[in-house]
Amino acid sequence: MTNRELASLFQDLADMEEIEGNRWESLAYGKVALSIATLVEDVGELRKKDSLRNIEGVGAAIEKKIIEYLETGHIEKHVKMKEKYPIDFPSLRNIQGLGPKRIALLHRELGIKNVDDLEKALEEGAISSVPGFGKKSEESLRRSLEVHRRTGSNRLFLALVYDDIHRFLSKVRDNGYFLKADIAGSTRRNRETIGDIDILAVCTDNAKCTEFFLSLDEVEDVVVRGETKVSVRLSYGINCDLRIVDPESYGAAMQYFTGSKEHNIKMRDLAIEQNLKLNEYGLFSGEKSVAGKTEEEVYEHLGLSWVPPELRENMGELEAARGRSLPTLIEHRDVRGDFHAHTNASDGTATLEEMVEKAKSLGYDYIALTEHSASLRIANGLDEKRFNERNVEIDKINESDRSIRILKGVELEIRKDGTLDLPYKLLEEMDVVVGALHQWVGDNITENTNRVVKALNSGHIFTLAHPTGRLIGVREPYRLDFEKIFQACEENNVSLEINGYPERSDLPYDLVKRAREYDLKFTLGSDSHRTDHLRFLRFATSIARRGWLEKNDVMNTSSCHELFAK
DNA sequence: GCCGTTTTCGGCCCGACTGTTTTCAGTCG
Repeated sequence: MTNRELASLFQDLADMEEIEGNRWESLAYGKVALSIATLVEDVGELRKKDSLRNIEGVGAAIEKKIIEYLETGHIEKHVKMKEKYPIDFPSLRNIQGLGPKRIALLHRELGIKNVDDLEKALEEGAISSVPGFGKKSEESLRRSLEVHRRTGSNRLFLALVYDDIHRFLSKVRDNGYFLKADIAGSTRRNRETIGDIDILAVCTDNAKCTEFFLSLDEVEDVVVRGETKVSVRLSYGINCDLRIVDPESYGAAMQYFTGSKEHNIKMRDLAIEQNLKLNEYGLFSGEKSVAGKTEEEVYEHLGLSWVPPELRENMGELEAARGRSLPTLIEHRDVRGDFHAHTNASDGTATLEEMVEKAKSLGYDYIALTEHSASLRIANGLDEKRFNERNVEIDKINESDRSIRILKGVELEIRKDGTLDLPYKLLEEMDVVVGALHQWVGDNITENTNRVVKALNSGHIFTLAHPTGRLIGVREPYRLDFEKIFQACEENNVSLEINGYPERSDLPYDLVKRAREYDLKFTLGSDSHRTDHLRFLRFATSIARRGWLEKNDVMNTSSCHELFAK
């Protein structure tokens, strides 16, 4: 439960070391921050097993700091440096165009410590007076800040707290106090980001249950404490509402607290049309409750099929529920492999063997290793020669180990002019060509769209990676005409990727649903850059579900033989 | 500060783009 705080401390250290000009220290701290943020196991547990050094990037000095943190709750070096730089780096760094150096400069010149200070300085037009900043910087910061305000906020990525939440729920459930406890809210709807956690519970003695709940380790602070509702701040940096309801109302309450708001408004309208009243206590005809114990009976009583939580966005699901035509959604257990992962050959951190072992342990039938292509230099992209060598290596392993199939893949740069970054001959030898836009994407929607369509028309792309290019809270989607792109995908038999990497979550679910109108398939990819990231595939499945996809819409549900029979 | 079948020192994540500059620092991917 301390992983998040610790990761953020190390990222802070990375930023401050960078300001101090200590590039390599900064790099080392930054690396560890990322390892710890995406770690599955609790750092405290690893310490007990004396295996902190197994965390990627942790050496003697950082191990000492982790132990210091676990024992005292702080790191002396961090405290010292923070005195010099009392700045909210995490949020300011989310503003595109601001890195540690410019943040430090703004702090020194204008005393800017956080996003609010920045906003004030922008309003006063003070930024352009700082040496090194001009009118253009001021304007672009203003735009970045707007994006941040609109999409950044205080939401957390579900993928990064998913395991924490379920551990916490088990603790709540498995103590004998609660008869029932379940997650509701946006977490249950599997949204990519969540604002808080809603837990619904039934118990025999409210006071005792509440007391127990408040005594849990994860509870840091009590915000509200009432008879049936308790609101707390959890150590994961998120609020949790516990609501205690009567068993007779459980289904109605689940329905009500799962949302979304839009879905519920529509539900209530449907109830009113039938002279009924729906609220969190049940479905009522006059004073008499006619349903409420289970969600199913609430929906059924209104003449509707039960709606899977992921679909509850008032995007046509209630009409489909009434017509008994809801899709049978894809399940995570239908997924047999991953179409997007990197090794340390390009910009991943794990070796080919490590990635494959992990994929095996997850029970996959196959994994595509899709290294970046040469022109993405930052990612150590592979050229033709390196790809050829790698392909030979993969063939060799596939030959000797039949328990999993490694697919020869590439995340291929779509160049500025829409041409592809590798020769067609090499691409023909690949199993999986993931076409991607990373660089030089401008504001011109026609140019951007033509560039992608040209690449799709090449006939050499298997799937289009993270099509919108958005980074949640950081970057808006690329300006693209998606109807044209979906059309081109359909014509060229190119599938669309649903990228499960938390910041990307791309295609977004609403576009998945739109793309579903075309005759095309989807691929799910974790975009793993380390073994721990492979778990993000589950969240790609969540987006697929939110986009109404069925098993047959998704290529990952096919066997390797069906896909690549030769 | 980490890491090592190039192992205890000397490499690590480089190159394009932007905006501010007059020769380059900072950011991003």
